[in-house]
Amino acid sequence: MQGRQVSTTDHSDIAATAASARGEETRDRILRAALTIFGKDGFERATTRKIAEAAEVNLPAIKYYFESKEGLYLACARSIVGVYERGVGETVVSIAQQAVDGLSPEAARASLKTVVRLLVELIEASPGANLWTGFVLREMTVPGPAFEILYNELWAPGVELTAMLIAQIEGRPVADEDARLTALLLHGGMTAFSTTWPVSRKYLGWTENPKRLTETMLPILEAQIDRLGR
Amino acid sequence: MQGRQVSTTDHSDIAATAASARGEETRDRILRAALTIFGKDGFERATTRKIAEAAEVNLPAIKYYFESKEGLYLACARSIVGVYERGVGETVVSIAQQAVDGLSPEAARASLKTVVRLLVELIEASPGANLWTGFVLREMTVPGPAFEILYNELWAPGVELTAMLIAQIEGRPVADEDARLTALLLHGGMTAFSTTWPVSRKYLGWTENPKRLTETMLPILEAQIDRLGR
DNA sequence: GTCGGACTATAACAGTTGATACACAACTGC
DNA sequence: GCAGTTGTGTATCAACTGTTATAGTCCGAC
Repeated sequence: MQGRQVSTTDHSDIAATAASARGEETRDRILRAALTIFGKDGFERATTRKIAEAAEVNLPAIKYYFESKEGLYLACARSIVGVYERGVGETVVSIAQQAVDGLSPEAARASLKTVVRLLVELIEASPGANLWTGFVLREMTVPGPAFEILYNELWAPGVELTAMLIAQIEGRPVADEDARLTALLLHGGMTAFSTTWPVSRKYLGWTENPKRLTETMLPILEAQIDRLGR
Repeated sequence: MQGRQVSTTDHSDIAATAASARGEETRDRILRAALTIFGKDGFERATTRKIAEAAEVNLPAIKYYFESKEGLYLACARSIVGVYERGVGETVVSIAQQAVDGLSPEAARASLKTVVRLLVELIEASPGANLWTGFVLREMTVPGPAFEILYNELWAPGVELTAMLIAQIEGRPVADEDARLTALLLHGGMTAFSTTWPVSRKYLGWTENPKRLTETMLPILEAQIDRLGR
């Protein structure tokens, strides 16, 4: 007894091989359901019963796999960070390296567009398109159990890279206060735009229009980036 | 019995004059406490007991004055809209009228700066500086009981006016899709920037710096506006 | 004074929440 | 087979939620 827990360094007993394949699948199902429901409702509003029902498991399975509701929430945050790192990590690190070495304004502009495009595509790839941003924005607004991990692994590095690129677009070598604030406004805009996307569609009168978030937001963001440093 | 309710047209019995002065004060205290706690925690997470404690009243007072938790929430939304209309309504209506008649790009730019400044100052004037935006942004993200009133009275008119002014800055007479999307991004940025302000301060390393939200955000927003139409 | 309505306090309700004790099933290695 | 681990299901707990019945206090009016 004791379940699989959060499995930080879970390679304790190597014997757990094929037998646990079904359990792994169940764990994944719970995690996916939790991401959806936490993303939509937030930590407090979401109930373990709703999650268990959506995952088609019974209530104690959550304790079994994640120890507690909070453990499940943290696992969701780690999952988001993981997808981010596997999806865009490599490119972002390489751009960050180039930025540290110094880029021309136009190269920095192109890099910033790349970063923004990767981020937007990542957001779009999440189930419901705006669940991850809701998750992250909520945690930045009212810091909860997952604040530290999301801030340190996602928010701060993302904003800092953006700030660095903005500074270089404007001809300054390193990120300063002004560039950081502009970056915060840009990221805030992206995040809020994503989370309020359903409302924005209504505002625009796109009741039937199946236009996706990416193809709507990306041109606007790129126009914004094009205006920088001019 | 039956309390004061939400008082839409509460002039039923004129006899309720000086006697109810104390009650009116209590009602206000509850409303202010609710704004603070709803703004910070959202509808679900906030509990009537927390609100009653913060307002230094007992639990049934909430039912007495606002009928229910939802009634109190709606009263909060109405209060926000009321402060907005009393504070900036007149100016905004006049600018909207000018915009409908048509403005030069530079006049539109100045008007947009005025609108943004009024909004930011209004946000700053709210207790805790970021409670109102939290309240509104949450409601736009996960529509709840107060969605309709906040969307119709605040969000949609605000974005539409901004879109109109952006269009005219860029030399087009009326708000089109592009202007609306840019306006949405701008408003999203403002709102998210405000709600995540405490985190942003941390990110900027301003642990002691007492710089206010207004004086930080306004120059960045104005720089953004200055870049439009160039 | 004392009556009546405006207001406040106590105590309790039914429902829901996160968590868990405990028994049961499934599967693997021997 | 069968022992032991891994995973699942049932039933229940204590805590907390929004709400409310009920009784009390205050205070001006007559």
